Amino acid sequence: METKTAVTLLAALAQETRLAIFRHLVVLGPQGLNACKIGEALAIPPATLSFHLKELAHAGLIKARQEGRFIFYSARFEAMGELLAFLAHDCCGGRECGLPASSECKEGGC
Amino acid sequence: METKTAVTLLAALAQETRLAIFRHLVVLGPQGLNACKIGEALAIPPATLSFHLKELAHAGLIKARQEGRFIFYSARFEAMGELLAFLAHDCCGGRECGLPASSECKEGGC
DNA sequence: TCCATATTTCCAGAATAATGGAAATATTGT
DNA sequence: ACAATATTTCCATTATTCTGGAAATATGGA
Repeated sequence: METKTAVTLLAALAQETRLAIFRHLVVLGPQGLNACKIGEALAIPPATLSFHLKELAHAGLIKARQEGRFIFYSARFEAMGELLAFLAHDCCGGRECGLPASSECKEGGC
Repeated sequence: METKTAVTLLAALAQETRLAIFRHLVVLGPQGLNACKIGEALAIPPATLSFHLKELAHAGLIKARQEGRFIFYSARFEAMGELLAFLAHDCCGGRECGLPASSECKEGGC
């Protein structure tokens, strides 16, 4: 993963409203939830919600799928996983460090 | 971990210069590196470096230790680990999702 | 003490991000 | 086509963050 990509993902999550949205979607799994309901659940006004959903989607952390008149948003676990792997990469210079092993770490012998 | 804490950690990492500093320190392990050398290695002017080091330290991602006239900074792997666990927590609502298992996940049966 | 170097603080300008009301644009059911 | 509801865009205001020069402050060595 490029450093710039990582910064984009981290910046997308480094905001209280967006982190709340993302975590709400993470728990719901692949089915997700439509924008309106997300706004209701977290008490976010439409314009603000739209802004943050776009940010998350642009970062690739969530994806949208049209379903009738609704747009369902769901978490993209791939992006999440790649970010975790990136953050744990080369942790402690290869020594034991107590971090949850990332996929890269496992193979490298972290 | 509190959501606010997570936002603080994520915000600290969601900046190109700081992410570079942190990753530089992560590879070096517990010994770390003094501020001056960090600035040289990454070509960051003193004032800017100081600003970012303070941000990272305030978030708890790095720690400082005085050694003679130098101040050595090193990564705090505990904080990193907690953040990873927080992000992976409740991933996919407990279903298999391909995320590197966090410590919480392992016990809960993710 | 005086010097050299490390590090931080001060400060102000520049850049970027967040907010939400109002209006515009979908989309489906009737 | 019309009504009802979902969602986005427009836009201006406000808030926050980033940057780095210059000066101040620390620390140890000569």
